Amino acid sequence: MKKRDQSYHHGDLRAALLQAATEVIEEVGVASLSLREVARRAGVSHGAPAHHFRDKAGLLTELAILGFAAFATALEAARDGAGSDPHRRLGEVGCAYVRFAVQHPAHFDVMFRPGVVDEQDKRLVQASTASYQVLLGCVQQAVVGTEHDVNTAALRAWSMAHGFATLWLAGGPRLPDVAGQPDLEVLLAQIFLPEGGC
Amino acid sequence: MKKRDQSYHHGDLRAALLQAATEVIEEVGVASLSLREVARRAGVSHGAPAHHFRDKAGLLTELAILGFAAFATALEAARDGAGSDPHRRLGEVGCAYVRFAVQHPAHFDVMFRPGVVDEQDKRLVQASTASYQVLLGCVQQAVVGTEHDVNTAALRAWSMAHGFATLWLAGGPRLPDVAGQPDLEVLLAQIFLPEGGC
DNA sequence: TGTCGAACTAGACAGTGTCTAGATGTAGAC
DNA sequence: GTCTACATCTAGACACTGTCTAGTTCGACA
Repeated sequence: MKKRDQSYHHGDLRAALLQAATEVIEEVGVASLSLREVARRAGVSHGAPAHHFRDKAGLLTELAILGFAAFATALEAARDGAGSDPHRRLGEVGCAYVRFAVQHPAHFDVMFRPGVVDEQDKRLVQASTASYQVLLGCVQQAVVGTEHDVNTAALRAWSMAHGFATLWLAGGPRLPDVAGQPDLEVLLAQIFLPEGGC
Repeated sequence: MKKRDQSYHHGDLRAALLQAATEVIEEVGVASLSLREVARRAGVSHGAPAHHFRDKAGLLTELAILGFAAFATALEAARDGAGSDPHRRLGEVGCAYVRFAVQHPAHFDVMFRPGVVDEQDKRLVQASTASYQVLLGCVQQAVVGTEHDVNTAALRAWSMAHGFATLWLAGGPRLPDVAGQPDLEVLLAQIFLPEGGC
C-alpha cells in the first residue's frame, strides 16, 4: 500500500524506469536485470512497467533506441570537432565509438546484444542505421582519391571500433594486459590515430 | 518417474547436458536458456545438472572452456594451412576467427558474453589466453622487419576479427546490407586477405 | 554378498515475467 | 462545481525459473 504523501501517479514513470534500468544494468548486467527490481527502484508496483513498455523486451528496446540516438550524437560531435583532415576525422569517430561504449556500458550492451530487444522494431532499426551512417560518411570522405573500396573500408572501420569496444567491456582487465598498456586513451590513440595512417 | 527400460544412471550425462545446452542456445539464445529445459532434453530431472556443474554459470563456463579449446585448434589449423607468408597466415587466422563464430554461435556467445559465465574460473582464463596466443604469434611474425608495434598490431587484428564476428552474429542480415555483399566468404576475403596488404 | 559413494529424483522455496481485474487520479465537457 | 471517460497504477494469480535439500537407485569394490 502506498504512503499517503506519495501521489498515485508517478509523474514521469517512463523516464524513471529507463533510468532505473540503466543503473541496474550497470550494476549487475543485462543478464541479471529483473523488471521487478526496476519497478522497485522506481517505487512502483511490479506491474507498472507493462503500461509504458509492453514487456521486458519493450523496455530494453526503448533503452537501445535512446542509446543509438546518443551514440549518433557522440559520433557526430567527434567528427565535427576533429578539423578538416578526413583521416583524422575518421580516427576521432573511432575513438568516440569506444568512449561511448565505455561511458554508457548499459546502453551499449542492449544496443548490440541480440536476444534481449525486439530486433524487428522499426524505430530501433532506424536509430541504428542512422548512427552507422555517421561512420559511413566519414569513411567515404577518407577513401576519396584512394583505390580503397568504401564498403570494405567502412566494414573494417566499424569492425575495428566495435571489436575493440566489445573486448574492452567484456575482458575487463584482460585487454590492457595483452596490450601491455592499461590506459584506454593511450590505446585509442595508438589504434585509431596513428601518425602515418594505416 | 523414469521408465523401466531407461537406466537410472545416464552414462554420459555431462556430455549430453553440454550438447543439449549448445542446441538450446543455438535455437533461442543464451538469454533464454533454461537449465530445466536442458535437463528435459537430456531426459533427466531438473536437479541433475547441479551434480555435474555446480549451477547454470558452471555449465556455461564449461561450454566456454570447450569453446576456447576448439577455437584455438581452429586458429592453429588456419595458420598452419596458409603457407609461409606471414601476412597471409595472419589473414587466414582472421578468417578462421570469424568462421568459428559463425559455425559455433553458441560457444562463441558464451565465450565472450560477460555475466553468464564465471569469469574468475582459472581454466577459462587459461583457455582464452591460449587462443589469444595463437593470434599474437601470427602478428609477431607479421610485424617482423616493419616499424609497427606488435601490441598495437595485435590489438588491431584482434579487434577487427572480433568486431566483424560480433557484428555478423548480432546484426543478422543488417551487416551484409551495409556492406553491399551478402556472401560471408567474399567479405572475409575483402577484409582479411587484401592483395596489397593493409 | 554387503556396503559405500556417486548419480540421480523429487519436493520445496523464493524469485521471475506476464496476465488479469480493479482501484485511483486527472483532464475535459457540461 | 460535478460528472465522466480515460490513462495510470495496484494487487493477486499463474506458470516458469534456479537452487536447496532429503531421499532413492545403482554400480564398483572389498
